[in-house]
Amino acid sequence: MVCRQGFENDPVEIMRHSCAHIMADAVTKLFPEAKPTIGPVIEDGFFYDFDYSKGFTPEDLEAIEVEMKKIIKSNAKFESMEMPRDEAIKFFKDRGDPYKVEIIESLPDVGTMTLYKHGDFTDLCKGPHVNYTKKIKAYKLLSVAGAYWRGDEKNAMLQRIYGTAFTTKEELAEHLEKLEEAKKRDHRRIGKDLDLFSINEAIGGGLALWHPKGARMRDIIETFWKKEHFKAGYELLYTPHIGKAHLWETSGHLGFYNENMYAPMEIDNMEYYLKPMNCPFHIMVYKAHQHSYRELPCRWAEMGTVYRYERSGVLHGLMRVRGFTQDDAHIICTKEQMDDEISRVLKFSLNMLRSFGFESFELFLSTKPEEKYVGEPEDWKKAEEALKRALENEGVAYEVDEGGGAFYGPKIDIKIEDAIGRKWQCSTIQFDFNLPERFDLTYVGADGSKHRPYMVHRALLGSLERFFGILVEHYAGHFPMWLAPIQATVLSLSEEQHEYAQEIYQQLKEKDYRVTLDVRHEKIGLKIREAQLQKIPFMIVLGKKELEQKTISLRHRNDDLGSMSFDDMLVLFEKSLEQKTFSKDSIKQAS
RNA sequence: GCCGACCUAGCUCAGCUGGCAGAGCAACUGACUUGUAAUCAGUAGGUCAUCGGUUCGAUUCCGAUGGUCGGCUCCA
Repeated sequence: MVCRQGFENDPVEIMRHSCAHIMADAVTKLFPEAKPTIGPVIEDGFFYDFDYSKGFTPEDLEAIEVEMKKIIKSNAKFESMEMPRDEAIKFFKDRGDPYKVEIIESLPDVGTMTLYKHGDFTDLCKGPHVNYTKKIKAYKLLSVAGAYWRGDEKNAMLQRIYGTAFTTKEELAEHLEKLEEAKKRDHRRIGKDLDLFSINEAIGGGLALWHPKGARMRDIIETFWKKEHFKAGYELLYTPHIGKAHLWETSGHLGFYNENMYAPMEIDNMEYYLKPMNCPFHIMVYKAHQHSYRELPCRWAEMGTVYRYERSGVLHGLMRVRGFTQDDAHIICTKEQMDDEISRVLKFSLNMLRSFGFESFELFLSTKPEEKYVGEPEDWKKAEEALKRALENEGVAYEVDEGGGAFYGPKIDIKIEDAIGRKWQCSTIQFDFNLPERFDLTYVGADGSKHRPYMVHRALLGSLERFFGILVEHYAGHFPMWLAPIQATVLSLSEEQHEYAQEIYQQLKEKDYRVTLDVRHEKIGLKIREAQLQKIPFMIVLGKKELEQKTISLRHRNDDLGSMSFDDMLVLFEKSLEQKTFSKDSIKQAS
């Protein structure tokens, strides 16, 4: 078994790893043709890959679980043993385990190999393990999936069984509940329930339709985004969706991004491509005239809709689509301005994300690849230092991904953590040493000669579609008032209050609240239930009493706030609008 | 794209080994004038994803195609 590095000290991971061995034991007992390959520990569990052409069914998983139970009950001892390399190869060859042989052969020859044995099952593994199988108290097999041998699609497709294990039954139950919770929050489910968006196969996979309520939310997001960008010194651009082949040749996309681009269309004997990125267009705006150093920096932003060919199997709701809108921007600046610009953009990114209710982040700095890169190493170094300084000035923790940058420049990526602890990559701030060169971007410096500007490419929300999906899952559809497509609904008890309800509704409309009116001849319980299911933050209930006293009765999600004056309600609304974040607890309660 | 599972009414799902297609909710119609999560009754709604095969007969069995879902690879 190839082990994950660095888990040697974590008792839970050791236990999960042992559980993977027990599973492999059970599988090979029940399905002798299945050849074990590798089975590492992963976040929240483990998997083990088998070469087994028939594939495992859900019933097989149950049978494997039962067999595992027997093995655990037998309380076999985990024992390690050293074996000379040749002998180990022979051992696995004799057993008919070609994958283990391949693993050993791919490992550096240090003379001996470590094997672990429990009962009559022996596996290549450097350990460590729990001492007895009975130490495994709470486990569950979750799913089967195909996976390529060594993660390479040119290799054979193996059968991967995912499982999880915890120290106690309670922890396992909690984890399974969390998986259920994630299912409940699925933006595809909520998107349908709340009528926010759809993806229609008649149109095509990965091409989203924004329904009125989803579109309203998108408009709120875009409007806020634009306002913040103007405040931060950006200008807006609008650029076309297609461009000539020559443009994409110059940018290099036809060379290195071709497989993600849609086939060209021919117009007047000229090939045009649908844009997979906005950069060349922004560059052409720059090249529309000459620039003095006095005009820099240019900060140009665009909600740019791009189209990328994604393989059918990877499409996923709004999270992974074929047509999406990037909240893109390009900063073109002088060497001297670079430091300040990077600091500003990082600060701006974090604030933007905070505005949408995200409070914890993971930041990554990716540096120059060893071999494939463009530009001068010296420029790379300066850029990396600028990124690093910005991160340090911001006082945020970050990880360095040495050599993980794109070939055209180093970058900072920001991941956000959602209400149930999942991480999503949104913002990316990337230097580009490639395009300014390819398009020969220049500015005239104080010395009267031409200089090459720096270019930084950045997206904060990433893709609007994806970010919207993340918001849906983060809030589980219980959007804070400023984002909610419908903020309040006016509910009448009987026909007597229709006029009054109409009046309240109109007044709120005039104050720009997003409000609906429900004067159907239905019971109040039904109206409340429907508003509740639509996750409308406020319900304004009007009956005989309210009409007589000229008050309203307010319900906020699950809480009956009692009766109050219209003006008091407005104060409450104002306060609610300011609250752009939900504390984690209130989100959990809400869902 | 690859591996596997799935596709039945607008939605969620029943339909055992082949014999005229079902429920709940939603929709529509009518009655009920209603106080904080579902009032009652009735009506309508389906080429069982598509195409082909096996069969006296296919929603059911087999094959192909399309799509969805879970993964892999990739990624905003």
